[in-house]
Amino acid sequence: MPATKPPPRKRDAEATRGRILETAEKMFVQQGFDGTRVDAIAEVARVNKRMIYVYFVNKEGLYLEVLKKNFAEVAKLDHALDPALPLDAQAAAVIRHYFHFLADHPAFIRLLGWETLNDGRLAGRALVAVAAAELETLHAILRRGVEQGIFRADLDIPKTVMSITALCFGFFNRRSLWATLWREDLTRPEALDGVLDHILALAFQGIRTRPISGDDARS
Amino acid sequence: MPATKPPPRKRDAEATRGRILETAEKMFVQQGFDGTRVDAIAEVARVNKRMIYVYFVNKEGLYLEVLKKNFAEVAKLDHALDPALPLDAQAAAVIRHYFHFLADHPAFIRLLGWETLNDGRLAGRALVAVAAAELETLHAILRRGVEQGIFRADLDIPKTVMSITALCFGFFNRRSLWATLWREDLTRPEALDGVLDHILALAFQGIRTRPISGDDARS
Amino acid sequence: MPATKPPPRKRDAEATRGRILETAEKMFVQQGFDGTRVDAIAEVARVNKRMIYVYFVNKEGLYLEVLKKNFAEVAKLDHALDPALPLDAQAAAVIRHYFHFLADHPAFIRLLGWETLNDGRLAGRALVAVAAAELETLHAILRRGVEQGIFRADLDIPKTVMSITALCFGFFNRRSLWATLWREDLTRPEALDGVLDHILALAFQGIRTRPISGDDARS
Amino acid sequence: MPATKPPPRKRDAEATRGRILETAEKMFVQQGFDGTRVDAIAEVARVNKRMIYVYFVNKEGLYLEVLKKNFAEVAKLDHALDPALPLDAQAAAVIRHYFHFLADHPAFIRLLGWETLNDGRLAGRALVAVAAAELETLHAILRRGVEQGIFRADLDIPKTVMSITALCFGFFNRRSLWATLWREDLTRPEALDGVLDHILALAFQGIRTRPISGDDARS
DNA sequence: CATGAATGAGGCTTCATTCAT
DNA sequence: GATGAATGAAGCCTCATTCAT
Repeated sequence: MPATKPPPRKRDAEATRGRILETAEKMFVQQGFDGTRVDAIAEVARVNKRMIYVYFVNKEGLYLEVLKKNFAEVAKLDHALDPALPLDAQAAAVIRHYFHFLADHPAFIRLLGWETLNDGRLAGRALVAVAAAELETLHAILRRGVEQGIFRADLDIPKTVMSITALCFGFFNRRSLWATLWREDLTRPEALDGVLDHILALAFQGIRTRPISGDDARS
Repeated sequence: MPATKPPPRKRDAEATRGRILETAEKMFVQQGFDGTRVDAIAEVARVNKRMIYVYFVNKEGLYLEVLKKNFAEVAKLDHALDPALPLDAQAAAVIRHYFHFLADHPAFIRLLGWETLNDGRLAGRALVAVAAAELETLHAILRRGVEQGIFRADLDIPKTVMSITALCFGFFNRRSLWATLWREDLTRPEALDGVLDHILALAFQGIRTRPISGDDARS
Repeated sequence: MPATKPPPRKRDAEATRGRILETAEKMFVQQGFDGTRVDAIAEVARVNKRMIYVYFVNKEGLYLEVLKKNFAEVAKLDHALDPALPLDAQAAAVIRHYFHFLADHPAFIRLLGWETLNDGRLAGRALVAVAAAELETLHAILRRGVEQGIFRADLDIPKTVMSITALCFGFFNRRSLWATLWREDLTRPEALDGVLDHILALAFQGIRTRPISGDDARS
Repeated sequence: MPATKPPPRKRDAEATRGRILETAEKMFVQQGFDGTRVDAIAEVARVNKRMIYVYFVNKEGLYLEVLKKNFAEVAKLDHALDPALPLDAQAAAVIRHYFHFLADHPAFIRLLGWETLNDGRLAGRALVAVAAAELETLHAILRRGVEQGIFRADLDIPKTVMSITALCFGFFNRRSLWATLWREDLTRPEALDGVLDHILALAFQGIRTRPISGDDARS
């Protein structure tokens, strides 16, 4: 019986590629494109440096792959809505869903941050696309809500969508800073729920006491 | 009256230092610490590279100086309030003031962005200090407003302050992106006013139609 | 038997490392640490600069490696003695051996020189260790020789050991200078023998006419 | 009476020059030519850097000046001898004088050390001249001593002179090292005397017991 | 598929020196 | 005579990338 070489484990290629991508993600997310060393990725991934070039052409290619993978997640962000619900409840559901998505995708948040500061140097048009896609659903809901008189008639819908994302990002972007400031562990689910509730309340009612209303502070 | 040229500014230590700092600010703001080349700063500032080290010790020293200068601006952000006004008007004034401050200090916004992503690698504690200082005044106003029944009794004040900053940063951080998306020139004063109004309306009343409404959308 | 070329030494890590080390030794020995340029080493060794850092971390690491290699030679300086010989003959043998060691290790001599002038800036404690080790054997021989009445009773043994090294170093340190002064080629073996004989005679009998003398140690 | 400017203190020039020279000496002595920074000299001397170039042309010029000053001291090393004394006593006196000279001129010793290692890169021929001059007197004494039968007939006089210098330098070159090794403070005058006595004894009698001996040269 | 060795361009920093006042 | 500002060359080191096995 001839010495049979062990089955070439065709998984290896995939595995190596995967380890590179995973490691690269961690590092790009943490330190950005300019702050990340190709050598460091190879070392941490316990992979020969050459492999990076084999699988991803170059540093930029690898980064783009990381970006693509993460940006693709947003596309999957599909809000399963119950059309039977009133529109404000639907809007709330979308926001909740979005908030949880961000909570579950810290890498995405940071990559978006780097790309934003770099003016989409590498992501290019994808940046805009992501922004456009993020809360598309909310758009429609808000529009219909205004029509139905549930939401303010003077609502600027695009700006409102922007502000919803702002409220969420504002928390996640500086989460550890708020944690320091408030001396609170902001990774706990209850803490997250607290923030989400706060955002929803703010978005829906604003800060002012509800029942009585005269003129508002804008002027 | 003869045209006197300004005194040749002796042998121009100040001017050189200034040119370096100014150029460095532009570049650090634009490309971050890791993305900026010392040589490039020297070249753009039309200054001998050596001078950077004479005046700022090293790249980090220069960056820190830029940071210090910009962070110091926030400290000056003193909200001159009219205590005679109702508290909601005072709150609105603070927010307006803050918004205009950010509009006038795009460098600060971006530096804060870089530092946030870098976990305060270079700014260190200053990051937290800035965050703590930013809207200190608003804190007090909100507290008293709640006591007076002007603001919601269930308001989480720190979170609310966070959200106010979030709304402002959310716009400025991605201003050019929104401009693209909305096909609007967001550098025009009127555009800025529009955004500010939107933010105030959202912060004060939320999105929902005001008069009628029992339960809110949280559930 | 066919002429087999030596295996192409794979992709020559060893060879490159060796060339660097060899070249570095030559240059450090010749010009000292401060006087040697890393770029010059790379160029002379016909090696990419980067390789120096791969193999030796940095300039200091490379220097230290050179030092280690040379200082290690002294440790190997093991005086194979014939205990049957009278102690003065043994002492002479040790000195001769030491002298030849120095003659064979000019790099060691110069490195020791640089380090001495630099107060062991880089060698650190190794300097002392080397000095302590150099003529340890002689120590014991001298002590026993004094006990046996072969050597002067008032001999200060540590100082004597120092002086033996001094006599040798005094020659080698300035060999080329003496050569100039005496118009003599001091690299010739016979010249070296002459110096060694002179040192032994001086060390054993001093310069003065010996009123009565037995045999001396030169043989 | 017109305002008379204060007398131009024509000493200042001299003083500045002197401070530079003094500081430069300290630093060149300590760290060698390559290890010394012009800026450091200027700073330590509290002198404007420019002055160095005014007074000494350049770094090398300054170093050469330091060298000249120190080498000139050796020339002054004039051994006042009492021709009435026996030649061995005269020789001992010269050695003693030389030893003390070295003890009093540590800068000279180190400069000689640097220059030796640098193969007289900067001192050039002066190195040889110094060596030739150092113990010229001893030369003559030894020669006559041999003629008179006081010193060994087979004495190689140049080598002997070399060895005398070697014995002295061997101590001073590594003085602090011996101090460490022997756990002794070798700056104390008595310690120096001890070393000198040792050297004289070694030089005159060698290490071996003197079968029969007259008086020795120490006194 | 995988490896370790090698590369050249360019990064930050510092040197000795000169210029303008 | 003295100063502080400025310079260009060069120093040490690191980057992303490719070559040879």
